[in-house]
Amino acid sequence: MRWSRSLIPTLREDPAEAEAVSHKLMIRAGLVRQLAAGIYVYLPLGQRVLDKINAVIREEMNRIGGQEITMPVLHPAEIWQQSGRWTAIGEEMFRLKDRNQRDLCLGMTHEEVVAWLATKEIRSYRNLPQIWYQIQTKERDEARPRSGVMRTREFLMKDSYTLDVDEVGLAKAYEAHREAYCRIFDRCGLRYYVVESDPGMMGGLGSHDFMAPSSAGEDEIALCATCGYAASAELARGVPASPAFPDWRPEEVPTPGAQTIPQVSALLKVDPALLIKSLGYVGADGLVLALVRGDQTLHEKKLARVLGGEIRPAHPDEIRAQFGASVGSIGPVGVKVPIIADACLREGVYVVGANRDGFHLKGVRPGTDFTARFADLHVVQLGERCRQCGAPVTVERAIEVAGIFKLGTRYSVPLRAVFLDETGQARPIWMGSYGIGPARIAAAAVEQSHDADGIIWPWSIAPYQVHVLPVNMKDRAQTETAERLYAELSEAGFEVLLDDRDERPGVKFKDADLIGIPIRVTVGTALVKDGVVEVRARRGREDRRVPPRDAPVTVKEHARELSRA
RNA sequence: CGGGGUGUGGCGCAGCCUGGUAGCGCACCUGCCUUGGGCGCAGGGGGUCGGAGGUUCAAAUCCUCUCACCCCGACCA
Repeated sequence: MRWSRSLIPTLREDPAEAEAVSHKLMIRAGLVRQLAAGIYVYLPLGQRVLDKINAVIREEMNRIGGQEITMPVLHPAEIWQQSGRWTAIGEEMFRLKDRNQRDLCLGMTHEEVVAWLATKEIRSYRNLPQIWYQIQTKERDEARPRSGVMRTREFLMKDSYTLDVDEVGLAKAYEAHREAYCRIFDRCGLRYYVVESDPGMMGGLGSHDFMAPSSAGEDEIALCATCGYAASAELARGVPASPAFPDWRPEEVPTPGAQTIPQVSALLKVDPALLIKSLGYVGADGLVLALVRGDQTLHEKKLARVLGGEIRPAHPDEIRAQFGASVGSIGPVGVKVPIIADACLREGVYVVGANRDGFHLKGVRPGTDFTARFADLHVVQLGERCRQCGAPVTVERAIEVAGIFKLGTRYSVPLRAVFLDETGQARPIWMGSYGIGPARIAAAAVEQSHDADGIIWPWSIAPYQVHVLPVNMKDRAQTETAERLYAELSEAGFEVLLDDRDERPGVKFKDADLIGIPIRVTVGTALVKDGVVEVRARRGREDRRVPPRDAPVTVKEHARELSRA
């Protein structure tokens, strides 16, 4: 492609609205433009990156027997009503009515459509297993789109669905996807972890997320370098180190005005790890008291899982009515509500709220001075010990680039997607669903592979592979050589971008670094003076000076190295 | 949904506090010049200051409402 005829609108400055590196670079390099919050246009370069990623995905999906289909974006309400998600999902779903006032929605995902298709077309165990996939737009009315292309309201997803006769079949399909996904991310040049994740409302048989580490990520994951344990923060468990417990005897101490852990800690000159944070939550069965150590944070999802169902923080007036004290002064001693305590509180002696404003109780022993149900409630922090092997865990931010879920019969039962088994009996199909976000792969790749000057595309997903850059368009020798190289390299099968703009060299070099094509061939004064062109990798930037006729061979050598990496 | 912030030419910003009729850099157009890391000189085009209402002789500037976008949090099959 010739730059002069392309839409590659690079920007000299960072866009004001961008925060994340990938967001800034994807806009500056002319990959995308924002139409509205969380709604993006993919420009030619961005589209090529998506195409590359999708090609890798298709190959790996086809390799495990996936069959590509395309399902609609527009769905009738009925199938969502049958699965129960029409009401279970709130404002995140775009809903609309047609001219006859029929309810429709825009697909956030396609389990319902797959189950519907299965009811129509799957009759017998002989028709199973099946793997169906599509690369299709998803629409979700995200509460807060952010970080450029990372979290948008309209986005492309490769979603596949497996249909099996039983749980064993599902397990195989699930494993095949896990492996295919690893190959996809390996090929796309991403660093990633496969972590246990919370299946949420998706279905309860298990799920994993594929997380690409990046400071711009929205999620935290806990990792153990020693044994390989990896889990999303909402599931991850760690064992915090115990503080040295003093030889306290029970006493009530005045803590006037101290409402928070730092305040009480400072006032009493006591390590926060020796305080217990008492938090009132309201679940399905009413008010409960959740306890975590003062230096830790409650993970609401963990508490919700323990209690089963939705929870919310108690209002201050609910707290006062129940405990007779304000939020900052409540504690577990002598209260009538159920108490759930973080597992690390089983041992030790602590300071807790006295259920009396302005006072705390020192020397309180869980199990002796109050009884509680113990469970893992706290957010894993750096430095805790791995539950499996005892080594210290690290906590990293990461971008969720894919998720895989064992759905079981969650959708096939309500939508009556059944098959007849060998004995002629009707049984529900076992389903799995598996999603990948191509745009998130692109953003994660930029996050993980860039420098101060711009993007450094991995070979496999670069919008072009070779960038031919004639320095001076007024020099006939340079332009002719560049044209010839452009033709030869294209002929050799490379995807080549020729910067044939009549721009200053500085502009061209800056743009080349910005858009990050893996190999650059510079045709400049070195050609005139020494009869050579320079071939260099975007990463590394060492020039190999070769005569023009040898350039294709040198490019091939570079390409071999880059495609291996 | 709660909190914070920003809307001024295509992009990035100043001006607003203290009202007086809009400015800078980049980009763009023309000419000359220049050609290995975002040149130089000269000339030029382009803005109902997000929108509506109000105060005032006069509003980008003050007041009210509203919309959009960004950030933090909540939420996220």
